[in-house]
Amino acid sequence: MLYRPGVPKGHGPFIHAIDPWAPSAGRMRQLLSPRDRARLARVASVVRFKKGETVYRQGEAATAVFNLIGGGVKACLMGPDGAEHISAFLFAGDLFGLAQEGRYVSTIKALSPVTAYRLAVPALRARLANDHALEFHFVAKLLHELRQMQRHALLLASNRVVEKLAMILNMLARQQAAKGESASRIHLPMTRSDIADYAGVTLPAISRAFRSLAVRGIAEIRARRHVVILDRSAFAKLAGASTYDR
Amino acid sequence: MLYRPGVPKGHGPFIHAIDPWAPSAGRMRQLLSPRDRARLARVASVVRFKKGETVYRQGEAATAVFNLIGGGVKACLMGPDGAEHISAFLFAGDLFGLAQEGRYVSTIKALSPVTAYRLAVPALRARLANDHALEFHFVAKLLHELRQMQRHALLLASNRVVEKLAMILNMLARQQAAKGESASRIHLPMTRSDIADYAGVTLPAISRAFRSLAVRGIAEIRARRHVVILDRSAFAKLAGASTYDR
DNA sequence: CGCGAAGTTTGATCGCGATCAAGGTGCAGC
DNA sequence: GCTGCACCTTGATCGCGATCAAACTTCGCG
Repeated sequence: MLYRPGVPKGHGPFIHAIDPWAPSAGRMRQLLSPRDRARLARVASVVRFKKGETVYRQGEAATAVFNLIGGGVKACLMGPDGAEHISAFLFAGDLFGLAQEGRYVSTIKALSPVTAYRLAVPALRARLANDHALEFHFVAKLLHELRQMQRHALLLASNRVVEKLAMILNMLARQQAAKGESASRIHLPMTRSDIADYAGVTLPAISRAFRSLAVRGIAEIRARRHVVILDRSAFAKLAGASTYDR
Repeated sequence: MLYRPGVPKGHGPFIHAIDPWAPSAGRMRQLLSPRDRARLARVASVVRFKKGETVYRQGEAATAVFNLIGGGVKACLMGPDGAEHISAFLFAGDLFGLAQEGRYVSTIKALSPVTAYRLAVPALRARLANDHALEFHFVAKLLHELRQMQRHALLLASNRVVEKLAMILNMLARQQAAKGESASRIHLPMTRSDIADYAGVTLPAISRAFRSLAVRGIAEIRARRHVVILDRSAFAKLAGASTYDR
């Protein structure tokens, strides 16, 4: 993407099954390799945001794409009624800045102090035009995002709040395990209110779900933002095992 | 996508704001122009499926991408518990066949008799390598799909069943209006059970929601698969106006 | 055309989570 | 370290939608 202008705009349909990795094998932690990052860095500047700050707002002119270096952000979608719903949590290594007709599609707010590369769109566009491999990574990111959203949809569709919470915790656990941290000690970078919003339920419901996990001996709430999984099998059963795998 | 092999596989992050249309303007009905379709047709064969047939199953080796010519299909995602949830409805012009590590990510089933182009992956890959504009269209589709899923997430997050139903009807109305049909007469290509599944609620709940729309004079159920909107403003208020716009 | 199966409506009951509200807890900033 | 506010927990009540169950309608098919 970020192709040259003049092409028709999207309207109706869906794409549902194309796999750029098809013949390759193995895994990776970070979609953008250090080398790709270095290439990008040439057209990037480093920006910082304080906890709670807004990086950009839905509807604003999209002038840049961001690559998160440190910290976490939430992506908020404005509902029809004006209420905001959280559509994703993003962490180090994640890209954001998706736009539609020149305007950002979501609002991005910092969950913690944030450091990121800021890639101005014109420069990035030029860079990608000459670098097919880098361009590929952006497409791969898009595909990854799509799968994340499918999982989020599955999460929203499940009806028990404890299950939703377990899925979210599992997502965080995997995300943190991928960064080399313990698989059973989970740090929550967001508030209960954020979790509730992401799960599509109310704050008190999430609070009770935490309590339920604790009472049942499945997890221990060490601190507000620090959870330890005690009964991994019971936890996996709630979280639905494969849902947040890979 | 469908790039050459050898690139690393995706794992963690997200992309959230890149806009390929940025400097262009105007709208289009069909993302793939007749000319693009003609180009694709060279590497395509036409396939047909009967109502209820499965085009492919989640987890199967992804050997082809499909471009729907006529009829409708549903995309089903297998939940962790084994239950299937419908993640999308696809109609004429839509592409499907998204894969992950060589396997389809969802199951596709025909809602009605279906006609589609079948594009074998190796041929398509070769075609795209030589045709940047066509490749662009595939990326644009991906982005469109992403937005659709964001809307679906918003739909799933809303708590009133009538609202969810109104959003779905509105989606269908727009999709059909785009094909030149009346904006207030809506044809439902899927069963109540499918609608319920897509909305993340049970079948009886959807049935009651239909009744509620009828009783309130907002819509008339002419037949099981034929709804007419009577009170457009009340309907728009329920559907959340802008949610399924554009 | 009639039969069976699939799809849909309707009813009754129950429980989960929304909602409203009040009381804790802990962190940030002074 | 104190103070204040943001964040979180807990409680009580209520209603929506889940669930179970039965009747009914439509459609496909012989």
